[in-house]
Amino acid sequence: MSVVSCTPSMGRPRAFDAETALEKALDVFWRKGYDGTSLSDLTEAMGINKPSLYAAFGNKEQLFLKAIELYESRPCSFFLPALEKPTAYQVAEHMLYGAAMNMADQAHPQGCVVVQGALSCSEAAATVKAALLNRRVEGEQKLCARFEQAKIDGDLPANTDAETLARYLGTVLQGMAIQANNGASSEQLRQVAEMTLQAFPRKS
Amino acid sequence: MSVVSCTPSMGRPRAFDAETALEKALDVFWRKGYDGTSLSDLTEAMGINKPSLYAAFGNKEQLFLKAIELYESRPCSFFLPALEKPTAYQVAEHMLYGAAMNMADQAHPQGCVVVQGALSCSEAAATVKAALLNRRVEGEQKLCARFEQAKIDGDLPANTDAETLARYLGTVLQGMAIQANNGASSEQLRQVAEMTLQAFPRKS
DNA sequence: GGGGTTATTTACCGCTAAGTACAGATATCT
DNA sequence: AGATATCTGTACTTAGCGGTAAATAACCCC
Repeated sequence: MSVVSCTPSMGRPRAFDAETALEKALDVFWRKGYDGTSLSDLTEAMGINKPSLYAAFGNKEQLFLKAIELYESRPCSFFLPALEKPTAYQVAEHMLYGAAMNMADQAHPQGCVVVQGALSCSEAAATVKAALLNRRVEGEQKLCARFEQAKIDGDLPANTDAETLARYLGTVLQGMAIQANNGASSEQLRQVAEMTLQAFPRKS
Repeated sequence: MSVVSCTPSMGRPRAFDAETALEKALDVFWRKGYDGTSLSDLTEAMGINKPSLYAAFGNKEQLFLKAIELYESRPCSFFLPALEKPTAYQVAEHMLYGAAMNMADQAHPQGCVVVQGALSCSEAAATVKAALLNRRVEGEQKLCARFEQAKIDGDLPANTDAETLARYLGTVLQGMAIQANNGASSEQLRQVAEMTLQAFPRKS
């Protein structure tokens, strides 16, 4: 699934790669947040002019939403793949270690754009704030459903509160995003992940 | 220590209460973040005009910093008081339950302004971003020092990694701020607090 | 090569941002 | 009362915002 408009056969061809430009936009939104990013920031980083941006991506808001889609579909994304692990404990393990690795990775801005892209923001950003909030909540619901399944599978005790367990894990993951912004290293986050797993119920 | 300029004896007296106005400003910054808050938002909420704001508080940046000082000195603040508890476990307990209570309190915006006031932001907000980051890191250092003392006191095992423990707790607390923004209730956060404490080392 | 189509460039729009000059209002001090 | 000091309200400045109109350039199809 291509996140950007596909190139038509007729007319002057686009002088930039839309996917690359979107990556650049994501980087800016990630570092500065939606409110803190201006169109000048974007066009400069993307290497295009404003009319090109508007023709290719609609407007600032739609550009942001497409950048988030890209963010979540990237190969280095760790959340959804972790859900596929065979046991609840392994799901948590992969998610926490994946987050530790990813969120402090110096190859891109620290933290998580879904957490920090529009946390507290102006009314103009209400739509994107809601979109991000939705993704955070949905992620936790998927985690909850995965833990319910784990109870059926028998790799979580039957009396486990799956919702609270998912919320606990979500809390730590989101906290790790802040920690990465605070300057914590991957190794330091890995230690936090390890400690987090100590509160995790084991197969009884 | 008064956070605002003290009233002089001569000249026309101020028509508003500076402390009350600062509370209003804090509320706006808390909900909208530094970048998302305009001077119009502020003057409207504070019930004063721009020249009064500038005369009393300097500028937007200084107003923000004063609002943060007020935030941390408020009676409902839970972080510093928790450090005074007799044992490391009680420190963690009071901090986590205090956060659960406070961050989802409907009497004010959700979450924590130190976390969400300027997480990802424009270059214009670099100073306030650094100030908030500093406070988060300092809080964790105080926590770490408290846990080191606990090892001396004997209410934490001697082989405890105080730094990691403090970072783990900081991670959960900061994660709870995001959770509160996600709409989590105090009761739901309390459950997360409970689970967090299960990873906490007990007196051996 | 010409017509149709799309992208790029430059210049601009209306609006709001943060911050301030200045005149008038209201207090204290002598 | 008068002088002095401070605050308030209106109106303003400069700069940047998100977004767009219109002319020009580059491509495909016939």
